[in-house]
Amino acid sequence: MSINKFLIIDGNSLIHRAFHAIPQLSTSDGIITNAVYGFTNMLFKVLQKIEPDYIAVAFDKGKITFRHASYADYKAQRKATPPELRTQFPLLKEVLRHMRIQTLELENYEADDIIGTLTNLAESQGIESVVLTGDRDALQLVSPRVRVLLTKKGITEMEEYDEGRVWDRYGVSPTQIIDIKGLMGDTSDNIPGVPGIGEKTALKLIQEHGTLEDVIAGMEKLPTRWRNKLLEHQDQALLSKQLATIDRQVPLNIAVQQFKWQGPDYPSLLDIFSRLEFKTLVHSIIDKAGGNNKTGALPGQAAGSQNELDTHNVEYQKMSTEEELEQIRYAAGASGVAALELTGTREAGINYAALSNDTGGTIYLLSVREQTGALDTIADICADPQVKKICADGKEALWLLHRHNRTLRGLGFDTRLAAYLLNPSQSQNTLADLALQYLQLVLPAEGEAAAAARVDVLGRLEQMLHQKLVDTGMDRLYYDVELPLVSVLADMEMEGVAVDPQILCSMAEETGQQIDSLVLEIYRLAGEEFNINSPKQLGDILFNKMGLPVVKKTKTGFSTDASVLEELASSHVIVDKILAYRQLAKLKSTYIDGLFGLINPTTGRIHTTFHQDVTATGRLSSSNPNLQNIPIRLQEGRRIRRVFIPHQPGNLILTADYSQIELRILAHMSGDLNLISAFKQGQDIHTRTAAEVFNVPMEQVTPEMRSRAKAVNFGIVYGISDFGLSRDIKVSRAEAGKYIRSYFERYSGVKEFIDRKIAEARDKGYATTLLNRRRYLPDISSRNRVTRAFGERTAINTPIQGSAADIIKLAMVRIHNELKKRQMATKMILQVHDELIFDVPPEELDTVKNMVTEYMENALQLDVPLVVDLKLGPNWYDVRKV
DNA sequence: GCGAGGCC
DNA sequence: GGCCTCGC
Repeated sequence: MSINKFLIIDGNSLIHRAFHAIPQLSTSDGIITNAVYGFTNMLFKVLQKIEPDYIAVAFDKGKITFRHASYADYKAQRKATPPELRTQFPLLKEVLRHMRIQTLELENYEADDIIGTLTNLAESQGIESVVLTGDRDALQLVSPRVRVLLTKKGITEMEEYDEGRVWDRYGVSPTQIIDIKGLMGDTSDNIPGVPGIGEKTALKLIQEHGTLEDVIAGMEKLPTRWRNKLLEHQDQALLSKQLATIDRQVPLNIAVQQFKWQGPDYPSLLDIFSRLEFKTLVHSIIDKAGGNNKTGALPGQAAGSQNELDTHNVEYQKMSTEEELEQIRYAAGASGVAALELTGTREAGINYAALSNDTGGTIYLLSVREQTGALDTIADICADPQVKKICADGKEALWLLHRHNRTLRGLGFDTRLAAYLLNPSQSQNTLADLALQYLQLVLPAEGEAAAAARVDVLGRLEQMLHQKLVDTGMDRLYYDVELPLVSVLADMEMEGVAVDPQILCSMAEETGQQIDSLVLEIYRLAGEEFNINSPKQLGDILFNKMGLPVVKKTKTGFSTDASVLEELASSHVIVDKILAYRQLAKLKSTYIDGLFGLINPTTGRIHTTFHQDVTATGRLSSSNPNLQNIPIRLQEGRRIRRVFIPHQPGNLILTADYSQIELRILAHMSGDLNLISAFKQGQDIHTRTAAEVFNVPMEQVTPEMRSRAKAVNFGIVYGISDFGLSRDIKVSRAEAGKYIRSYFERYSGVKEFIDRKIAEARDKGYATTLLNRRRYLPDISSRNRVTRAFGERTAINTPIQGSAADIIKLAMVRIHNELKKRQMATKMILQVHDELIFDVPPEELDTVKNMVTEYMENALQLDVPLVVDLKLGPNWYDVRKV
């Protein structure tokens, strides 16, 4: 017989997660239901995964708990629960009542403590507990009989912690988690800990000594810097530990048996789900329970099969014989379309492939690992441009196929990208998220059933999202730009960028030595050793110990950012050393060590990931590593560019960047005659602006004037404020205001453009770009002045920044096509917002220079010319204008 | 999660 | 204005 399982849920933690994970959802008469909906879906998901025998949901009760008795400031920084969430608590409790799930709350205690007590109770009776929460503190409860399920980003994913997982993640036992917290504190709960000791030190001390008490007892032997801090704050540390400790002896006077789960009360559950307009949940109950399931058992459970109440499960046909594989090929060819889902990893390759040629039609499933011929079948369909593929993530499919040396042609729809265009501010566009958002369906987590369900959802989403793209006027942008860009980016990622590891190593050594000597010098000047990387410790040294004047504060303490340090540079020699240290530390950790660690051992190159659905404006982003922020401004950092080299000896690095693309777009969109004439005449735009703003002939513009005008130009593009400009060019706000007024006098078309864009965004609720890309701006109608001002700046910046993104994306697609068509060896390897970077064999150089210039400059016809500057060299550092 | 700092 | 990474 299997061991009984007790599912214990942290109601507060989970409802908060759900509230933030699901942006907006309400009934037709305006009752907000997003958190309840998210919670219910999470609950169903876990019910399926765990199949518990007992269930309880614990809630906090009251604002004051026993912890406040010993520490009045406990959780003092917590924000009040927003009203839109507060109203959902009663609704949730009602849902739980109809689910016949017991809830628990107790005056003076937090949900955590109730949970801890329940796990104790369960343990004493040999019952296994599973705690579901979003709060890492619960990890202290983990034991052989207690597992913790932590919610991850979104609501569809969770991470399970048993003892081994806690050790792997933290290097300590579950009970030691509270000792760690005693030392380092927790800002979110306002638990102080020991000032100057962070997670690193705390982990080290606890790993070496065992408990906080042991650390304090053995204090004498510790290095001075820690001993002093501990000595001073030992009481606070012990108190912090006490605060962080979950009370597992709450006087509850209950028995586990009270929480025995009998399954939901379907009729009343049906009733509340329809009241809350959870349509698919209603349907799934009617479908699966048949409406006459009065026993309360979950559908199918009595027969011993899986509980299918929550998840979207579909029929599918597993194909294994040669005839069946042939049938799949035939069906794909005949229909010319395939919703396609590949599961697996980039490392191990494809595991399952599922596809369907007709929404709602047969779903075929292939096990690529088990079946000979399956991979060829699926890869041939993928390679056939005549079969339009519908994918959840086309670029990932390309990577999976790449692992088998195959490819995908004819990507006809990518749900991730469609959802991104429909709302680029939405952070999650996985198929699971979209299924929930657009179809109110929960997808199974893994396995064959998941692949099949995903294919079913793909087809339905394609129809729905396609229509929305047409309705919003973004179908051209989608089909002509974003979708073709998928394989362009995949090619760039796969091609990678070659680096010279030798140069990287020698830079590591050199920089390391410079850092070491700066560190010694800083310690000497400070009179003690401390962690310079910790703004908290640094602030303590500079402002408390050394008494430097406080310039600026952050939410958590003294500000020590570069602008502050530059202001303090004259006060003490240590400040310059710290600035130099910061610069080198950044260089080494991010750009030298960081890049080194990301060299692919197989290819010897660096393969970044380009994200096509991240930014709110339409730009791309890059990560692992971010190759869009390689230093250039300062000489010391710029040298890192020497490590980026061509793919073959003799090849060259060619960079092509748009000159002033954002200001040119501003000229075009605003129609400002002054600005247009400057670009038409090919003038230096900042000099011209200076001449206008300072009312002097262009020949009399000084470097100082030009640099201020340049800041004004930047400011305009960002949606200027006198405050922002005064900070950037270090003049008074009044002075900055004068520049802005004078600018608007000379460039009245720009002023009109700004006013027009703000009005338009307020009117429609969104801003648009030249290719009709859309970004919703709810902030622009806020009653809060600061929030609204932010919305207004966004309304100006988004059309400009986003149109620049439109243009370079168009150019990328065309250049890539042309390179392929002509079967050239030149590779486009990077994009840095207004710049494209190529690896070029010398014999193709002339062709490529012309082609790139041509396509970039003519990507879109504007009222001003688009101008591209080309640079060429043996690496990314030594490029010179051509 | 925050502060800091790199890019366009 | 828009990002990503590092270290705390």
